Amino acid sequence: MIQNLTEEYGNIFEPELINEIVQVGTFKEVPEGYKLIEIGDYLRGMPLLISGVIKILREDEDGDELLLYYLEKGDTCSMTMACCIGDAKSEIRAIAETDAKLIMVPIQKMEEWTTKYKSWRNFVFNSYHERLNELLSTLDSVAFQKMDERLIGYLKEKARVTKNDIIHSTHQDIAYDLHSSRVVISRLLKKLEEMGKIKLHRNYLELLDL
Amino acid sequence: MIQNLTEEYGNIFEPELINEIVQVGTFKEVPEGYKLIEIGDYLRGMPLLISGVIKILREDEDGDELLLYYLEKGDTCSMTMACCIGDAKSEIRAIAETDAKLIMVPIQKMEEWTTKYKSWRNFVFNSYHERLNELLSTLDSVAFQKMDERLIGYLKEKARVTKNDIIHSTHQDIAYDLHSSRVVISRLLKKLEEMGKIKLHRNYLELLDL
DNA sequence: CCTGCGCAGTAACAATGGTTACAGAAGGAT
DNA sequence: ATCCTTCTGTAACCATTGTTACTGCGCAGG
Repeated sequence: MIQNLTEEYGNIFEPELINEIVQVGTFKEVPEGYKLIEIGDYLRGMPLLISGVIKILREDEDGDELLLYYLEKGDTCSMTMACCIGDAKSEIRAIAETDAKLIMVPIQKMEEWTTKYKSWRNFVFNSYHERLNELLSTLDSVAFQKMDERLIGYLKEKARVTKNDIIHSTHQDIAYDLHSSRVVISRLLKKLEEMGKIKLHRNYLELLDL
Repeated sequence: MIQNLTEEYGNIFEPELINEIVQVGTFKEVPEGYKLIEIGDYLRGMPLLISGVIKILREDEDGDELLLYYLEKGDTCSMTMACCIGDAKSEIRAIAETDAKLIMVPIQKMEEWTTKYKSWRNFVFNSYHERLNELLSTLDSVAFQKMDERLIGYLKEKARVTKNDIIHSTHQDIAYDLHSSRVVISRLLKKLEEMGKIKLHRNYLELLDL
């Protein structure tokens, strides 16, 4: 844990802070597809991502869901706190998009560390900035774009975070993330294939020229 | 300015911080409909709202817009900072929904004060929490609700912040805020009137039983 | 008083996306 | 091989929302 932390965060956190994190943090290694944060764990921690990609989803009371954004290494998710403080009528889910390593930090340390460590303060502020901006992009795409544009954006972003132009998702998976339906996604993907932008296969697809 | 500040913020900020704010802040009194934040002003300040209501809108490159949320007294908008730091392909607009009083604080003080004053730190963190939650609600409504539900939510929220069941908006105004079209809004409002939930008039409408 | 403009009502139509239903292909398990 | 499940393709249809076009009303300014 210590070497992982130092590698990823050594240049931004003071050594004493690194030490404190090692004291109270829990190291977790999670496989792809792992549902990271249970409602129970929720209030207890703030994740510091060491490697891999975590996707953060919004879920409403009917089980409808929508991809908010991906967390990559070096990211944290201040939102996990923001949400549980607010009303709990709808929820956030976090799922490992790839195998991932992370450290959970108990939320009680937040206030202490923001007082004590400038680097932590900046880190948390930056995290908020980034999450806000990502939320705004997501909102833009839902509010202003049509499904075909959203789909293209989704495929590009997914290829970017996984560093792979082969996307291992079924049409149904994509439909869930975009809060659409399987038939609609199949229809649009077919069009993209006809335009030569992608190549479809069973259980995965290839980006060619997006 | 000092008495306004003390009334609204005296119980949460230390006296020394209040003093500092008085030194560097600019007091502004703006009328309803005033476009608060120009792109030029943008980077320079963070608003502390003393009284009144400010609405915050998202705008994309084509001029489409969408109401994000309202700021009320005691609120600030950490997002104004978050946005200008990010890519500027789309923008935030802020318009006075009612007459409002506020203090603009230069953004350069942010870092200094977050180090120096615990109350300021907490204030800014709380603001982030609130904005994140409001953004999530907005996203929920855009992603998961149909236009009729969104319209009802909009009318209720607007009545709440203005403390008035008479809403002085044209159908076109409402359409802009919800990123819809005038005809669609007229249609839905008519239905609400037929259901006895509202009463329509020229240039304004009355909430009866929403 | 008349005129013009902004606002609201309405109809007809288009486009987008969601739903249902069914068929067939791929691949794994036995 | 056979069976079964999952995934994909496709058609037909529906609901919601957006668009265009035209009407008439009310109010302000000349």
